[in-house]
Amino acid sequence: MSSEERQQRIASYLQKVEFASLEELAKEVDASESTVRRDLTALEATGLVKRTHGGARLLVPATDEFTFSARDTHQLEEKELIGKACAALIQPNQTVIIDAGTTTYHVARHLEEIAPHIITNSLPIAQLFAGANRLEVVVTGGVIYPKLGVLVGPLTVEAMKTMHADVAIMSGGGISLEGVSNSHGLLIDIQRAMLHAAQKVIFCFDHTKFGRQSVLPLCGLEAIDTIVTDSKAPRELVNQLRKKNIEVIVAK
Amino acid sequence: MSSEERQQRIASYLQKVEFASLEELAKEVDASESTVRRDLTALEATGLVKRTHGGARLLVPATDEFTFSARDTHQLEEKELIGKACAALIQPNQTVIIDAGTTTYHVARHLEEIAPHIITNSLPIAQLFAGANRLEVVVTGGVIYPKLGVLVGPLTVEAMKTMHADVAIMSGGGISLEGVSNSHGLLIDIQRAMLHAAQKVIFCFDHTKFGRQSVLPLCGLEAIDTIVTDSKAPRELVNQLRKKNIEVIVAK
DNA sequence: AATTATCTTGCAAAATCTTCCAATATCTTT
DNA sequence: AAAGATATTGGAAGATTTTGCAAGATAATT
Repeated sequence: MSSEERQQRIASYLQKVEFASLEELAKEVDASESTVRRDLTALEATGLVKRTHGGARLLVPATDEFTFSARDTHQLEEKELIGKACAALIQPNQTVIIDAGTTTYHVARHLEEIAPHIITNSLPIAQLFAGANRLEVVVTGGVIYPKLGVLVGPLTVEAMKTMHADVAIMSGGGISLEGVSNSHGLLIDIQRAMLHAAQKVIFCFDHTKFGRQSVLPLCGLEAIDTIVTDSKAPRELVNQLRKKNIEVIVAK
Repeated sequence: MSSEERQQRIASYLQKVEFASLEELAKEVDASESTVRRDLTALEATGLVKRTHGGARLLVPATDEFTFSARDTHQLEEKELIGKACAALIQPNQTVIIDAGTTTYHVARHLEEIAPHIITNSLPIAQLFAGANRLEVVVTGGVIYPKLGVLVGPLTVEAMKTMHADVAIMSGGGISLEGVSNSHGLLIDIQRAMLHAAQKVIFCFDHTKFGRQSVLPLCGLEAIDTIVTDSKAPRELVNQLRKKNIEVIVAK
């Protein structure tokens, strides 16, 4: 068995199990632990897999579509840091629009303490605040987009168009010098309405989103005021964005 | 088992139980309490979990259960039966408005199989369908009424006024010969809009609601087409309602 | 205030990782 | 096809990380 084939098998095995110990993988591909270690370092370079003590775990799901779940552990620490840093930008009596997405979800978690007014079309985020007492949380109407738990459709767009907010906290599928792109067509109209409704626009991107271009263009760089990201974001692109007059905050 | 895997297991165990003692967790993942402590500090950094004296509790609530539905176990079996009986009245391609409430929540659970179009202002019910694929679920906009997870306010009323549906599945605080009453002022306007929007009106009352009058009047008996209740409902009142041309279904 | 339970810290044992090396397999050149 | 060059593999020694335990510190309980 060639090394490529073996790595392929390791990768697809990990797709199934999320985690695997060295021993387990060595047995699975019938090679020594040393070899599997080398394979894992190679796979890690591709970004698919993360080595851990005692084994390896799957890092990125195959598609760039995000599946929402509070359990989602991909780049969890980074997202948490981004969430904290982004929430720090918000003032107590501001009105904030929060886009749907795992990263923005983490921002929302930290907003509970700051207690601004909140507008969202994300059911998980709405749910997050349902227990809290003091907040005023506005949920736009709409049709549930299954799995993601996002409200979409004309109702959502119309509702969002009537809103005004101080800040919009947004997410996207990719950021490059071309601008921001996203993968879900249904979300684009809503996100545009969000951008329009808010005075200040903050985008949250973990480092995997940098230099990536998703299917559909959402907006140009000129629409962005601030980007919050983590420390692994490519330095060069960050500098270029800063030159374009975008405030880039690196959470750490 | 690698530390990452163990942490994942701790996290998902906590997803189930909300809170767990050190001892319990150590047993669950078969590691020493020291190790679990270290894992918990790591997990705490991600924000998913909060360490406490003696254990840890979940910070991010499980997405599928709301406080109200998880806690309210009163007349659980009756509500379940009512839910089943009421769902049986619905046809696959009908459009159904579902009111917020514990009893209607149980109806919603059985509607998943029937798959009608659904309109609701209840976040728990919306959440219930967020995972399902085939359904079209419309959520009205509005402000979250804390604890209950209901959307209220002018946005909700307006949204509901523009809707049309075959059936409305309603709940209420009490039913008597005077009509239906409810305790939450904010809900009344919305419920009236629901009644107005639907061709057929079904109310779900467990037996404790019979002969009871809540603070605010919602509607008279003439607005009701069908009532679904459980077998402990007072026979006399049921008969009187039937005489008023209301179909009363007793679930068993 | 005393008592019990739980937590933090430091440490030694165990597991795992890195680095290096020899053996084997694969590729290149003649 | 043979010989040499290169790459890959499995294993071993030492470095690193993780683990479980115990002692002192801290918090909860009576």
